[in-house]
Amino acid sequence: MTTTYNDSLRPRVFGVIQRFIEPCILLLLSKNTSHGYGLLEDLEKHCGEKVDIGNLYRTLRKMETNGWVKSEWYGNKAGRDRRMYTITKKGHTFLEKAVTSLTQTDNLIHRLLEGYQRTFQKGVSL
Amino acid sequence: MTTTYNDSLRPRVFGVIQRFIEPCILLLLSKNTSHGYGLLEDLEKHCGEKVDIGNLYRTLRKMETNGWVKSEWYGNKAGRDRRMYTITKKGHTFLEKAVTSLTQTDNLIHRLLEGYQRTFQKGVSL
DNA sequence: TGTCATATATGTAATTATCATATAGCATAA
DNA sequence: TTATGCTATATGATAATTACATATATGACA
Repeated sequence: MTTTYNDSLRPRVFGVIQRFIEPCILLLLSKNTSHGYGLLEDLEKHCGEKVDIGNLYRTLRKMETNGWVKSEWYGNKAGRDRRMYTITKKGHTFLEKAVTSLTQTDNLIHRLLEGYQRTFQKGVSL
Repeated sequence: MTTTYNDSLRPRVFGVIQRFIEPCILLLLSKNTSHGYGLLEDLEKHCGEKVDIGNLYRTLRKMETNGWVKSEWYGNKAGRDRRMYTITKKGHTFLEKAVTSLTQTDNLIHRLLEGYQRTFQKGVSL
């Protein structure tokens, strides 16, 4: 027996945290050096959203090959060793560009939300 | 000979229009009935971004199977016939939910941009 | 008849996101 | 001493989205 999946009922998130994870990480790292698991906790605290831990680690390694961050192992007596990440000059440059792109996205969402308010909250005047 | 692709140089758009296309379409359709190509032009005019025409048509058909819009062919003396789309009750309900999700995304981006401003524009006070 | 603008649509590759699993160190409880 | 739980890093596989390319059709106009 096959069940037909109803796409219209699927919950839709229009701005998943994963999409913004790179600038989020770089912003956190420009304040403090940190490691994967620590960033996970900070991201969830600041963003109020669950972050996929697998992708977070993969993203960090990719960001390192991109030269945006560099990492170094740090001993941890209380548990497994930590790979600590530091933002680089290149990372700062990228963050700057990301902020420009995010500002545009912000404008787009604003226009959409304002259009919605105009149409449905205040009637269709103007 | 193989060339290594430098991922760090790839332009990154953090909020592609495609991601927000469904609510954008529904908002436009809640003002006027329209067709694919017309929506394409309106979307580009309002969003200042190129929209992938192939995906737009596919999205519209999917939105129809989801019951958010319905379509009807309209004769067009000046060219090919047009498939005109109208928003449905279900589409309005979805748009409402989308706006909630988009408001959350908006907040997330704001927190990020504000954090950036605080860290880099006004120094690290507070 | 050739090109351009409008108009709808499908094929497929590349990228991104989700879900699952593996491994390891230490603490603490059973 | 084994099991469970939390921290910590990492990979495998699949699902979903996005980007790029191509096909087709109608009418206008040169």
